[in-house]
Amino acid sequence: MHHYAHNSNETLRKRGYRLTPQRYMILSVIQEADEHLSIEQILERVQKRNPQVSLSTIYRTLELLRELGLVRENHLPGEQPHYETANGLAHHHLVCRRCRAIIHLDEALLGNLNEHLQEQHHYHDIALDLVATGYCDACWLAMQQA
Amino acid sequence: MHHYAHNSNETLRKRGYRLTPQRYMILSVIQEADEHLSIEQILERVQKRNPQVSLSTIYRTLELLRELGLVRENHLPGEQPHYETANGLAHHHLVCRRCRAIIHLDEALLGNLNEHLQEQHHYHDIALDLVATGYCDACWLAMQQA
DNA sequence: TTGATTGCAAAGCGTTTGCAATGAG
DNA sequence: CTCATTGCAAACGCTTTGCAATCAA
Repeated sequence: MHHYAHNSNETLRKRGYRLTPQRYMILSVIQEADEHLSIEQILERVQKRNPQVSLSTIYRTLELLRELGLVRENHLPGEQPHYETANGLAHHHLVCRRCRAIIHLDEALLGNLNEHLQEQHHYHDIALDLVATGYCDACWLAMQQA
Repeated sequence: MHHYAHNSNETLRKRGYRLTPQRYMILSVIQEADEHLSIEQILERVQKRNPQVSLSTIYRTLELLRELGLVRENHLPGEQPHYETANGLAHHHLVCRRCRAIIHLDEALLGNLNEHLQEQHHYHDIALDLVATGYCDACWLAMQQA
């Protein structure tokens, strides 16, 4: 935990950004969570430590951390965007088109596609986010009957 | 082209929905496009045929077609959602976290992951949407220097 | 005929922005 | 000390919704 925070702080400063208490709190909240968080959840948890922190700061900071590659943004259909630390294990999603039920898939699912893409397209520090959509069994049955 | 439209129309009716001129036009516009379209683009093209069609009808119809599996919804970070026919070849995306440059990836990239997921999780009619994020070469270099 | 669907206009709501005050470096 | 960053409140823009009129079946 703490050395993640440390690295992140260094990244911020190296790129010429200031390490404000707000940025530190927002990063900590995301790093200490064991799941991806919505903006509303991040605001709540940050405001537990300092109720002054404003929603616009959350937005501005998340945008910065995303661009710096310190947090990942997740945007599942029918859901608000969620944020998680870039250090943790990402996972993919299988979503029902009808009832929106979500199954979490293992990150290992995509193997070394990562390196493959890096070599082939000369992009760096690649993260993968797979969204599979289909019908869950219950919805599939319901649709067959109708 | 036309038999796609035909199938889609049947799907609508089979499920107990009405085939209105608006729905037919919206489906046609998406099926005749050779790329995924934003809502604004769909509205423009539909209104070329009938300027009366309203934006809310576009929204309501897209939601219906999405749930029926007739169109696919794409939501890349920093972009508005886009829609494409479910029959065409989907493609995946590699996006730069900094400048948002987009590289289109071949659908074949994920091989038979489709069937794999269907068997393992009992979901049906699965479509895959991969979003890879990283830094393009130019941005990567720019960041190293700063 | 008749209930699903549409167009319109208004409301909703997540996100962005201008600006003066603040504070990290 | 200085300029990046913040908090606030207002603006924004995409999306949803209520309702009367319309029209596909």
